[in-house]
Amino acid sequence: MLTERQKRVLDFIQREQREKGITPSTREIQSHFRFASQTSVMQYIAALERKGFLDRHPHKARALITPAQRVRIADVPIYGQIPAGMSALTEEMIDGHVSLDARSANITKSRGTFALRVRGDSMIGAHILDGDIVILEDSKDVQNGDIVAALIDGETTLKRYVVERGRPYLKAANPRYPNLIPARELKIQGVMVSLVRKQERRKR
Amino acid sequence: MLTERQKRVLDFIQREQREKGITPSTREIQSHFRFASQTSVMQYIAALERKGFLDRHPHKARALITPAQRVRIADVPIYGQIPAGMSALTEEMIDGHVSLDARSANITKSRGTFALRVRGDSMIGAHILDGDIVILEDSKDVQNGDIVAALIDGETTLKRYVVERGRPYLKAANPRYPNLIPARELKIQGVMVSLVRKQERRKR
DNA sequence: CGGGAATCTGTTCATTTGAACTTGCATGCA
DNA sequence: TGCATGCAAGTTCAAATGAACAGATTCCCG
Repeated sequence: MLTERQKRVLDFIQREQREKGITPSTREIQSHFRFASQTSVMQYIAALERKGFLDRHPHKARALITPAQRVRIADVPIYGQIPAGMSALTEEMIDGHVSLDARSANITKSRGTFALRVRGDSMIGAHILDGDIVILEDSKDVQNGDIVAALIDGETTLKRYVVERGRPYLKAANPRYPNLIPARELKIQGVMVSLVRKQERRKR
Repeated sequence: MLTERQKRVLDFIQREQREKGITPSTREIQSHFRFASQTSVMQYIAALERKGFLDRHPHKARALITPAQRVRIADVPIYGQIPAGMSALTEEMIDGHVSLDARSANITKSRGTFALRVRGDSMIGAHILDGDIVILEDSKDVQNGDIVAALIDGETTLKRYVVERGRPYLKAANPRYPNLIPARELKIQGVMVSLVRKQERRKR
C-alpha cells in the first residue's frame, strides 16, 4: 500500500507526535530527512493523504492528523467513594483517571461515562474483584440482568439489576450477600459497560 | 488553583484537541472567546503555564501540550491466535488494538507489550473470562504464581506458572483442565499485567 | 522504446501565527 | 491609600509555516 519511503515519513510524524506532543512542521520533516526542498515533504504529505493514511486541516500549521490520533480516547474519571446520589458526583471525589479507547471500553457516549473502584467481593460471581475498575455509562435504558451502580437508601453499590414479577431489586453475585429490595426509591447511577483490572504480581 | 476564566480557556484548548485533533492557535482561541486582542490569550497561556497546567514549545505554532496529552497512552496490539513462538508474533496476526494509559494498565515498559484475546474458560478460577483481553509484558523475570502466555508443545495458552519442587509447570485455573508439564521446553511469551473486559449487555 | 509514478531540487510568495509593548479597569489585600 | 493580580483592548513586528511552480532523475512496466 505505502512505499518504503512514505512509510518512513509517516512513522516519523507519528513518533514526533508521541514523543514531543506536537506534530512536526513541514520544515522539521524536511530537515530530518535532509531534503533540500520543502516540496518533497509536501509531496509525501499529499501521497499519504491521498492513500488515506493522513488527515489534515489545510492552510493550518502543524495540522496533520494520523491514524494513531483518530482512535477516540475516553478519559474517564474514577470515583473512589460515593456517599450520596448522582448529583453528588463532584470533582472532589475523583480518585484518578483511566484513559482508554472508546471501542475497547465499549463506550458509546461522549458524556456521562464514569468509573468506580470496586471494594469488596460482592460481585465475585460475576468475576469482578476487589480493586477492579468498573466503567459505567449513565443510561436511561437499564435492562434486566445488567450490572449497575445504584443508590439505595443513601449508599452506592455495584449490583446486578433484576426484575422479578414486575418488581426491580438489586442482587449481589455472591451468596453471602443479601438481595437489596429498595425501600423507597431505586436510583440507577450507571450501567456497567467494561472493566479494567490491574493484575497483582507478588513482590519478590 | 485556577480562576474560572482560566479554567474555561484550558477546557476549550482540550476540547479542540479532542474534537479536531489539533491544538487551536492563539487567534482561534481569541475568536472563540470574542477577545478583541491577542494579548488576552497570551496572558491566559502564560498563566496556565506558570501554574503548571500547560506545557509549550515556544515560538512554534499550535504547540501547546495539555495534561490530557501527558498521560502515556500505550497502543497495544491484540493477537488473535498465535500458532507458534514469540518470534512469530508478526503484524499479520494483529487482530486489533487496545489503547489505554500506561498507569491504569500496569504497563511499565515501552516495548514488548502485547495483548491476547482469551478463548475458553480455562482461567475462570482466576476470574478471566472468554472474550477478555489480557495485556502481557515480555518479561524475563517470571515468578511463581504469575499468569503467563506460554508456548508449550507448539501451542500458546494462558495459564498460571507454578514451580513445585524446582520444576515449573502450567496450571489452569479450572479443575476441568489438566496441568501442563512441559515435555521439552517451556517458552514464556509474556506475563499478564492487566485485563480489559467488555461487559456484554443483552440485546432487546 | 514510451509513459507514468515516485523521488528530489531550487526558488518564491502569501498567510498564519506567536510575541511584544502600552494602556486601562476592576478587585482584593495589607 | 498603595500594590499586586486578573482581565482586556489596540497596535505592530518578525518569525514560522504551508503552498505553488518549473524542472530533473530514477525505476518499473508494458
